Amino acid sequence: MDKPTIQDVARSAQVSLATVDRVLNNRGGVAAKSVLKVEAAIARLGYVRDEAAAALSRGRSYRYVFILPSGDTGFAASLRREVLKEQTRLAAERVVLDLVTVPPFDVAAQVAALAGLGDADGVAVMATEASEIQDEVARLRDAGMHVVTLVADLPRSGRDVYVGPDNARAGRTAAEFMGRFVGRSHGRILLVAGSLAARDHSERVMGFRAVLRDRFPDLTLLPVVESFDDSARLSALVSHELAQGPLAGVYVSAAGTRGLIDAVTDAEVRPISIVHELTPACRSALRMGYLDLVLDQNPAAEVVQAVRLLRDLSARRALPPEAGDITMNIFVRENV
Amino acid sequence: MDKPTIQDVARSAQVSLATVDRVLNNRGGVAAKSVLKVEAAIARLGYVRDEAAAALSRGRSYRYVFILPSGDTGFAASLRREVLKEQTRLAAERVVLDLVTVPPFDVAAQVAALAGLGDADGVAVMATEASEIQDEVARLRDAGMHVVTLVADLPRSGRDVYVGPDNARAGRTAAEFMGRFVGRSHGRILLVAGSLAARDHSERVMGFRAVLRDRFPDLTLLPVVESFDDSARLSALVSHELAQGPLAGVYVSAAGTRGLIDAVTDAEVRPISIVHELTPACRSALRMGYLDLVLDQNPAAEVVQAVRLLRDLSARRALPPEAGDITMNIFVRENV
DNA sequence: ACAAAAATGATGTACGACAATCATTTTATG
DNA sequence: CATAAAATGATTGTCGTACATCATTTTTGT
Repeated sequence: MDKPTIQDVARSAQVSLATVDRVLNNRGGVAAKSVLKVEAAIARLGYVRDEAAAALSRGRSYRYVFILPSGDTGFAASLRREVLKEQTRLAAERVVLDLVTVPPFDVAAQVAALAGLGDADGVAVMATEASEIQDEVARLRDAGMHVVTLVADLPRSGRDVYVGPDNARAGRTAAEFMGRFVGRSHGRILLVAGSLAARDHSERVMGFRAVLRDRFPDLTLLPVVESFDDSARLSALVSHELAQGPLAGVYVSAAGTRGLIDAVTDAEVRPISIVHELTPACRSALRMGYLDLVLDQNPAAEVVQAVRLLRDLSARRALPPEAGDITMNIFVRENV
Repeated sequence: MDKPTIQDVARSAQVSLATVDRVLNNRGGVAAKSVLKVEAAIARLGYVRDEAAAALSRGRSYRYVFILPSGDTGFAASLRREVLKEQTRLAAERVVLDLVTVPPFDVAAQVAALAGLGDADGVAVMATEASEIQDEVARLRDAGMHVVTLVADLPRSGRDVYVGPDNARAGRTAAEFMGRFVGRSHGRILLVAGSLAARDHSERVMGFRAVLRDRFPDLTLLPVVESFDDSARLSALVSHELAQGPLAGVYVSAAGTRGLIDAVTDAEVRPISIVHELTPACRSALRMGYLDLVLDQNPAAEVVQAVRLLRDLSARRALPPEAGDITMNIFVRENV
């Protein structure tokens, strides 16, 4: 009972091998009734294309470009590391990953990177939500390029799919833990966003605020401030607020363990501290009790999933439902 | 700059194609210096075997057997569902998954299933930790079978690798959340295990107890009781304890949403409730506020990883470090 | 009914590794 | 040095699909 091949399909459908091939790779020029015959035979025999043989025969290799922000620290760095890891893993499978780094928030550079893709088969891009970038992505898509948005979505760009966490949900989750960890019914909560212009951050802020309002109305959310991913600035912001009075909690919707710890260590009552992205510094801070909870979006999973979806797109396969949704990992002291 | 093939390696190493093949598939009968020449050439050219071509040429398909407990509810069921999903996904890649179900806790049946594997290339087994089973696994390994333990380990069996969560860590995590959610410093905590004879459950119990003792010493852990995965029994246990006085928290180290909810709904003060495995019932219980936290070990990831490792084993590839470690997902009301 | 267009069949090559055979050369052994 | 043993080379067919070409048949439009 061997696996059926296209030969078997052709015989069973009573058409030639060439016709089966035309149907399978929809090259067109096949009568409707022949298509039906072939499809019936495929269903009847349970034929599935042998991917190994197909890949070999195509001979071609696929090149996917990852456009990621530069910066040798934190989340972007670990994303890049994961891309490099996948790169070696995929060498045996005819997939080449190219990594292009651009300065963060530099719209012109991001557009340039998108414009210079060359003959790539697809691109995964972590970009800021600027209209120039959305336009460039839309242009690429029109030209037949497959585009995956990574970490932060570009909803109006017509990208094929978004791979990343549900940021509103992340913010809501942070708020729930904040409310429960604080315990006492009253207190001031400080929310520091990376930049409110970035969609992912603003979504987190909105989610956090909504849950705090609905479920923990006695906690006072202070006006949201922005750190711009600057550790010193973050530290200053927190210190400044601590000087006004005790804080029940601090939620940093971006990376920024270091600055937070600096500001918090000499508070007489340490606020409940929740941050994003599990860096090594985060790990030890959790263990030592300087941090209470870390939401981590699992860069490895994001890269793997992005590549997987790009390959699905290249093969004109239907994308699985909820394809790009990345579940956030939650870390506390006992499970780092 | 095409990818190098064995032809290129042979030329570069100044040996014949046949010799390269002998080295690559270590068939033996090659002089040491030739091996070195070939290995040098491989390193020099950066040759990596084309998996597609190799798979096609070998022509052989791999058959892996999953031995899982029966029962049409809860965790085992979703594990089985994931196996079926993978089965269809892998049809195109020359991998066949066979699913064998055995009554839970039935040692004889599990041994029989292990003994009846036939010509399988590997097996993933979720088994109870009985010495007969460990012996049978050891015997299989001696006979050259690849064995992955799933969800619960069989440490003395010599299995190739364990795929599943760190259960002690899960218990510790549960305790941390319990302590923080309870908030008040005093209170009684009930721990219901599925069965203390099962290693995964007893590890969770130990982890939970340790963290409660060390970090939340004012919470009183009642004597551990066992539910044997029986919803009615669980409900009775909890009700009985509630009759003695209010409970600050209940941790069910097994599945068992339903029984817990039944017992808890009419308590005047609802205890903090933490359970395992995100079933649909769990989902809605979380949303409605009947449950506070769910630890989920992500059956999909477990199945995918088990298959991946079995394939690595078949291909004599080195297993990646921390290969079998599955991170537990943590769900609360706002992120289900 | 006839030409033009569309559909189909027949056939061959390529992809890269695997696997097996047989011939030949090199090395080890007494 | 002769001979056996070990190592190597040369060659060929195979896996299942993709893709291209050319001949032939069927359908369509007028």
